[in-house]
Amino acid sequence: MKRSLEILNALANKTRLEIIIVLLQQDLCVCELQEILDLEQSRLSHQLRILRLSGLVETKQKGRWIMYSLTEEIRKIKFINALREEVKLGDSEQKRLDWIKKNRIWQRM
Amino acid sequence: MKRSLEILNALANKTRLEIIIVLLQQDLCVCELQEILDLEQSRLSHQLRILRLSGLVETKQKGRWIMYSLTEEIRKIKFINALREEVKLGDSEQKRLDWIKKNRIWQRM
DNA sequence: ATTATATATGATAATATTATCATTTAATCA
DNA sequence: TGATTAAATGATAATATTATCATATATAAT
Repeated sequence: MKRSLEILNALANKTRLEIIIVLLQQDLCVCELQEILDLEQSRLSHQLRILRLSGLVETKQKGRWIMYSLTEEIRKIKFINALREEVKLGDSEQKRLDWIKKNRIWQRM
Repeated sequence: MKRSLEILNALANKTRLEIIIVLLQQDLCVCELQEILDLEQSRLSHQLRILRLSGLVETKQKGRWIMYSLTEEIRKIKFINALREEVKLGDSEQKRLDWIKKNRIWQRM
């Protein structure tokens, strides 16, 4: 119950939920998230911090980028996977994500 | 996304999450919820109001009791059902709920 | 009719969350 | 080295949530 509540709290915010939904589809660096979700850098960074401290996401440094991905713990949770089917990004967010999925040529991973 | 966020916000609170978990097992009136979750009446009532206004629960008057149950919309949502498996009540809460399940003789429903 | 029980609401104080702006750190590139 | 890009942090103001106490309403029992 305690852990589930922490996770629900982490998800109960538009910015953070969108981050999680995006990361369910693909690992991304901060500046890509920033483009996709059209957010101010420091706002995004603060929310990523909350997700990191709550154990929903983890980071790996690749050159000058920080790649964000979901933690193993979170990937295993059933209701997170249910979200994948039930929660959709806005059209423009999904479009920008798709663009990055297809056109990212440089290797950040 | 908007609706999912409303639902997540409604769930992201200890009292409210416990209410939902309890109601997944059984419809109950306010005073039963109060006993099971050991909450002050007005606090419980305020949180029930939030759940009602967010469309997670609905009420039916039975004599002087108000029976609370989950809405159809909510019962259908996959990640709500995933919660059923993943989120457990505390021992004493579950014990008191079990007691009521077995020993409630009067008909409130 | 009065009382008791069940529930809801209003007001307010305490607390927590979020957004924003400025600054900082660290890595890479020219 | 100095400039640039990527990301994180700190401080603070704005906003939202929660708990609490008092009061109100409605049904039923005596």
